[in-house]
Amino acid sequence: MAAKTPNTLLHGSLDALILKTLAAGPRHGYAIAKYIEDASSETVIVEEGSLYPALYRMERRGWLEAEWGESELGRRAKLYRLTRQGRAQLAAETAAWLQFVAGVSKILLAQ
Amino acid sequence: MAAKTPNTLLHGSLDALILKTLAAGPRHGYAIAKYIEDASSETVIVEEGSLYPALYRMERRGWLEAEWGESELGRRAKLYRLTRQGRAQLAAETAAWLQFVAGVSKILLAQ
DNA sequence: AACAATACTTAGACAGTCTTTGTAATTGGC
DNA sequence: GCCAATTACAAAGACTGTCTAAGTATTGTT
Repeated sequence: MAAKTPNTLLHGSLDALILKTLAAGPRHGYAIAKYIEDASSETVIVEEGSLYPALYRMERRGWLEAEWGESELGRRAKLYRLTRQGRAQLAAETAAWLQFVAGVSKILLAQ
Repeated sequence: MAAKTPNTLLHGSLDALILKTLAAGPRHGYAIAKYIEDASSETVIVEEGSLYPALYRMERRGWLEAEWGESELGRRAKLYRLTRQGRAQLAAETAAWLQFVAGVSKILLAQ
């Protein structure tokens, strides 16, 4: 509902963002996307066509577990929770992300 | 020669890195890759299969211009230079990158 | 009644990186 | 003198992951 930028930058960062969002407690998909958009000041927009495939992928890899429940508004919603593996993955991806950003910064911000 | 990480994070950042590298003056492809690896302390590795397609793409888009010349070692090499459009693109991509990183940081570094 | 928002699903398009293989000349080590 | 590594480019095809688009269904708002 906000960004027009073809967010090719998101590639590879989305998983970490989802994992981090779930580190605070279980949430359903829609809420995860809203949280990321909100918390990033609408800088990072998560399209549904990116979000759900990402959730399935991560569940398949054992980083998340899902179960049907209810949203805050009382609607049917699939709640995702972080597994122990997911927590480890979050740590690894955060470290990799920070390192990568540091490396790119050295170049882009030079001079 | 260094990274084992399947750098999916590079997606979308490579163009900016190349543009920035060329902002300091013309260089040939191989030297661009080496510079990026060096200057990022081997954090960012640019595979040849990513580098050359990126250069062709950017040339096609008018951000770069190429001409055959010689490398520092006296070998045949294709020298790339930034166009005016390329300079504008660098500014735009750098701004977008900084904004994106700020947004992701707000989430990943929270608490 | 119509529309926006909530919530999920899936197919297919698309973009960009990586793997692999190839060419060719030069340099360095043993 | 020979073989491996380095320099330098090229290109096909695989792969991954995001986006577009369309659909289902319910609830809240005007």
